[in-house]
Amino acid sequence: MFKKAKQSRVFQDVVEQIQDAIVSGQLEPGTKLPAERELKDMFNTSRGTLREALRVLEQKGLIEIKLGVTGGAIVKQIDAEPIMESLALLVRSGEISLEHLSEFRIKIEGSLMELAAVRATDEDINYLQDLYNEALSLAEKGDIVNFLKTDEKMHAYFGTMSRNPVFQFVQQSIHDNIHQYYEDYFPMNEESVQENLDDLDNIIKAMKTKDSGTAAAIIVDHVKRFNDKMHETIKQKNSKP
Amino acid sequence: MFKKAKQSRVFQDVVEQIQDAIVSGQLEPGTKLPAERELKDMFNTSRGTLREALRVLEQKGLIEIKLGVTGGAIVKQIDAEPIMESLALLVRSGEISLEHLSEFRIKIEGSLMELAAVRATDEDINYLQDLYNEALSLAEKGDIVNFLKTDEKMHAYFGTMSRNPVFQFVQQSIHDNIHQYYEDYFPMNEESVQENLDDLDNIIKAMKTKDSGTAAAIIVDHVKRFNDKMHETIKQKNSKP
DNA sequence: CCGGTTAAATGGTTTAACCATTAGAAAGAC
DNA sequence: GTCTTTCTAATGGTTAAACCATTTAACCGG
Repeated sequence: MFKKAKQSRVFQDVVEQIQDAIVSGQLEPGTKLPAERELKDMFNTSRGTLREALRVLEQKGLIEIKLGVTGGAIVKQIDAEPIMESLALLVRSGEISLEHLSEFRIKIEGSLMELAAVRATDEDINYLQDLYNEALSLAEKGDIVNFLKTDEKMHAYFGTMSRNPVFQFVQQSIHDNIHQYYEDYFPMNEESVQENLDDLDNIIKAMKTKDSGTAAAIIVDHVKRFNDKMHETIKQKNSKP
Repeated sequence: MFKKAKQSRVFQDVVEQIQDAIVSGQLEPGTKLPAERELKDMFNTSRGTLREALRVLEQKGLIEIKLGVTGGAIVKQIDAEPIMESLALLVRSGEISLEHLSEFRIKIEGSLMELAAVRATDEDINYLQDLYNEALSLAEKGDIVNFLKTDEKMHAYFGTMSRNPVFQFVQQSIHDNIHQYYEDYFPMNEESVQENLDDLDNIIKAMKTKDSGTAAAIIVDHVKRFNDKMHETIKQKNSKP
């Protein structure tokens, strides 16, 4: 029935005031807040307390602090970074395993692809085609590092194509947390690269006809296949240490 | 090629040391850290700097701070709270709309239900059945408030049944952020309650036969239907203010 | 045994000073 | 004039010492 009465902490009040100004749009991204010594007077508090408030706002991803004479607290565009960090903590603490992430990723990429295929514009298709051609030529040159970067760009663009920032942020957060494992446990060989290219090509083809079912099926199969290979590699490495 | 060299800030070093101790399990949930005046000596820093570190750890959801003589920083079990809060900021800032949340929720609940149906144990089914009976009797008594609480319990338990904490955390985060809208824009009437009960009953029946497709289809339809009604109500209220 | 009082430990806040970093102004070299 | 170097001032980062507010537990009186 009742919420517990929040203990009044001055820095919390400062956090809320600045946070409200940011999320309400009164302070736009890029705006520089006054210097600490001015802010402390505006809020009628001490510099230490004010700095505690700034630490909280910084951690929330609402401001960024720069050093030097032109430095200070600058309002940031809110992004998925804090979510990625929280997820990373859950992974590092062992509450979330690689299997959990993989399973979730399969579902989320499938759902995302359905939306992306339905909402694909001609410009989207053209952009994907350009990226695909770039990836193809990089693969032929054997430049795996840049091939993977282009591959990632395409995956990220699928998120954009969903036209739903929730999917974008969640996909990005999951991807960032699963990526290190791919690097450690997924040695890209010629066969994998070719499979990868084929999948991407087929997805673009499916998108051209707005065949969301096929596009989703391909990406689900794609992610599953890579997950299986990765988990296989991990098992082998663990059994022979 | 290079990451930007992190500027050395003493409080960041303190944050990392304590954070590492927590996620590595050296400090278990419930453990009380030493008092600030002791910690500052252990880290050979000042109390102000140490407190900035504690603010960051608190914001990350890693510790909780209590007042008074037996107070201090207590290690918390990591949960979805920071993710919910970050998501709430994205919603409040307008980067994420109610439509975005609704669309995502439909997909995530569908995926989650597929897993839950496949992994349902007899104990799970019995527990759900108990909750359903409770909801039924509450609905008959006209106790809508407690009916809704029981309904929420069932939804939350679907998350548990997925046996995947990522689904649990994400579902919880989305739900927490969408819930306020339901309260504002979804006046529960007798018909809605009956529909709700029927859906839950059918989901349990589908789970008994591990019919994950049907269970998922019901929940998707269920969420869609409620979303549509809510958006309808919002439109009406907006057109007649 | 109960109730109020008190003492002590803890987090919360304030003040004032100094350090480190940075950009721009000023001075100097050519 | 132009480039380089040096200096200056503003900013965030840190330290120190003191005091305030909250909470618990011990103590004491009835």
